[in-house]
Amino acid sequence: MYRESTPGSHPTLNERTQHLLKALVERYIRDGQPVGSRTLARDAGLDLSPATVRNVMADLEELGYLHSPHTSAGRVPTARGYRFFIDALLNLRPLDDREVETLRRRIDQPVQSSAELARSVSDLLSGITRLAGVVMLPRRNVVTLRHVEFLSLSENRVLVILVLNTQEVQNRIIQTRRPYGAVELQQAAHYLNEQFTGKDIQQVREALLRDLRETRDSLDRLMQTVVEMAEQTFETEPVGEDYVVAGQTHLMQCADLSDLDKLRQLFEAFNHKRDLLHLFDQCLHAEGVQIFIGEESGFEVLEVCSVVTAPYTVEGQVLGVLGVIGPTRMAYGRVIPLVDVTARLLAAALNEQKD
Amino acid sequence: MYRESTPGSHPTLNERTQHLLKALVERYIRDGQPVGSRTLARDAGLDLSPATVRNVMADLEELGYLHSPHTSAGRVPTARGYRFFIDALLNLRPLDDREVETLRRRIDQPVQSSAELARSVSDLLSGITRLAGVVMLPRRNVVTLRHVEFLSLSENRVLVILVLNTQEVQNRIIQTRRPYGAVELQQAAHYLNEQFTGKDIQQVREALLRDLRETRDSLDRLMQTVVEMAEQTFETEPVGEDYVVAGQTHLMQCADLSDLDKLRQLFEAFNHKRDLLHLFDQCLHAEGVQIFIGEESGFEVLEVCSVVTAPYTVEGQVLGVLGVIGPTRMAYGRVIPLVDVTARLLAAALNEQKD
DNA sequence: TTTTAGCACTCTCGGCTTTAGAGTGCTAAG
DNA sequence: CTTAGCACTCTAAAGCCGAGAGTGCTAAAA
Repeated sequence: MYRESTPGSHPTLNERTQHLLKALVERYIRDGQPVGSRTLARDAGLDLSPATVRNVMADLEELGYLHSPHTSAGRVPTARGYRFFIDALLNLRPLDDREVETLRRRIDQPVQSSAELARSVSDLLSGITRLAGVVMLPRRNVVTLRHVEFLSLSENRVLVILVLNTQEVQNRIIQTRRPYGAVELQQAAHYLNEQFTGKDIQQVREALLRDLRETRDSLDRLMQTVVEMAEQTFETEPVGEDYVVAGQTHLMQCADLSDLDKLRQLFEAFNHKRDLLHLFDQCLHAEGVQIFIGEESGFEVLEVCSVVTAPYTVEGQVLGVLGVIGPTRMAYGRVIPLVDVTARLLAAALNEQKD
Repeated sequence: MYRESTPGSHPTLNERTQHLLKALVERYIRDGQPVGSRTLARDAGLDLSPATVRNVMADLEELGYLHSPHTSAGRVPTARGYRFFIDALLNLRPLDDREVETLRRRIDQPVQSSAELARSVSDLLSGITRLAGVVMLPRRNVVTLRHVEFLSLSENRVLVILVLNTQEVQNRIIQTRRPYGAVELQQAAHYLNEQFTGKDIQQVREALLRDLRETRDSLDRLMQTVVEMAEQTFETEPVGEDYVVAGQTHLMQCADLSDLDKLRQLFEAFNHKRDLLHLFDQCLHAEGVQIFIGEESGFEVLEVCSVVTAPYTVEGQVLGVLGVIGPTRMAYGRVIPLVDVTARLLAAALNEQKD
């Protein structure tokens, strides 16, 4: 579930080497200092001398799992080192029932919109991890029309209110060719509601436009209104892709990200969204938790960051992705189960909301 | 219009002293280095020797307009110095027609909601000034009910859609005591629309609750529905106070704000909103552009920042405030007219939207 | 063959000193 | 009142030094 298949297989490391690597990564995650042989020898509890440990570390460096900032500074895991650690060595600390319950309560609180829910959940993620929390807004490939309403604003402008799925409300203003009266609009809305409530919005669109547009001239006034409204109402994909980020400021506290310029670029990436959306799209179709370590994400700005994500699904349909973004040196053992459980709880909450 | 009455009057400075102060502030704003007597003497074009300038500078320091970072480092304006500069010395560079036209085009673009408009305008402000742009969302003390719609979601949950003023759409979910059928809800909405469209929402609330609640038992089924819906629908002030910030990342580029920790606190203040809202509230009732320099704002986090704001009004009613936040050392002569004009243009855009 | 002790070596970091340069304040002369 | 001159102050950058941490290598021990 938590595992991700490793890209590029790893040579087999013997038991002891793995144990030392594990101890080193854990130690480094704990206090952020390069780990030296003496420290590691003590830490690992294997009753080895520093000299022996040094030999092992040299091997691990050779293999690309570790890196020395400089000659006399102990070692630090590379992205590859973290990857092996996560795939093969990591002890996950699953949340206990009490924690899950706390989470559930926070997520189950009544909200007005999925956007509000997303914000609240990303706040939650960032608050607990002290990293940046991200929640991609639910998007469904099947969007069901629940209700539509037209309201004349002025001469040629009509306010359209769409209720989609179960409680997603959208409104847009459309320009019409001619002014419409309140009664006309009501009738048109009524017609659409009668005919299409509960139908997939794509189908509605096709049905209306394909069948009716060509015969427009022969239609009665009501149907002409319906068609003009519908044309614009269902014109564009009504649910845009988007996400919310919370707790960016936490990233300013991590010593690992102290480079102001890098940090600025990272924040700008959060705002531009394009790149990150691309990344999250990749996670949509993954099963369970997905982790990108540093360079693995393929984005320059995320060089020193890791991204931990999980998709959330309702009835087998993937609605979106959530996760956290933080420095590569993060407490994976804690973060991974949290992201995993949060995704499940969010799914559950959305499921409940459904009915 | 641009002026703000000075808190704490200033002793009169003679012409030459003022001229030197002006030159110094302008120079400092230009290149951010403390200005020395030699530089200033050359800069001011007064044909004075550095020694003379030094004497003047010593006086200005005495009076609290300037400050020396240390013995041999030239001088820097204090908040008080900036204040006098802005109130009495500043040359405003009004936008030329071409610039205004560009702005107008950006602001007049069609939008779906006032929130979108606010975002777009704060983007605009931050983009031009390369500072953080802020737009407080329109809020009216008179909120007119335009249309209301009820939609049954499930057993005891009803989706309420409110169209307020001209095109502000709000939706909320309310819990009801008993399940309601679609027809009942339609009738209730119909009744409310018939009776109260165009009325102030406060009045609607009072009218419904005061007059009807007590006589509830004697009401027919329709009116009972109406009352239960209305009770919750109009329960809370439906328009919350809020603002949007854009271009925070620009602040990470100003050399003046290079302290990571200060910057973090500033960003957190943006998120918490409480404090800044308080500040903006003060600007709501001011006429024209208002400027807070450093400590003047009364917020620790804004110590090294200035805030330039202007309220925007439609038909004499103040709807909100917009402005920019940046380091104390900003190009006031450019920023102030921009904020001023932007506020007017936004007001104009909202005015147009009205009909 | 593997592990370990010993040792010389390397590199960083903090503190210290030095130096150049910028800018000041004061004084006395114009 | 203005200005030239000068001694003085302070910073910032550069260089130097020593302590400390950690390494790699070698040779001995297990």
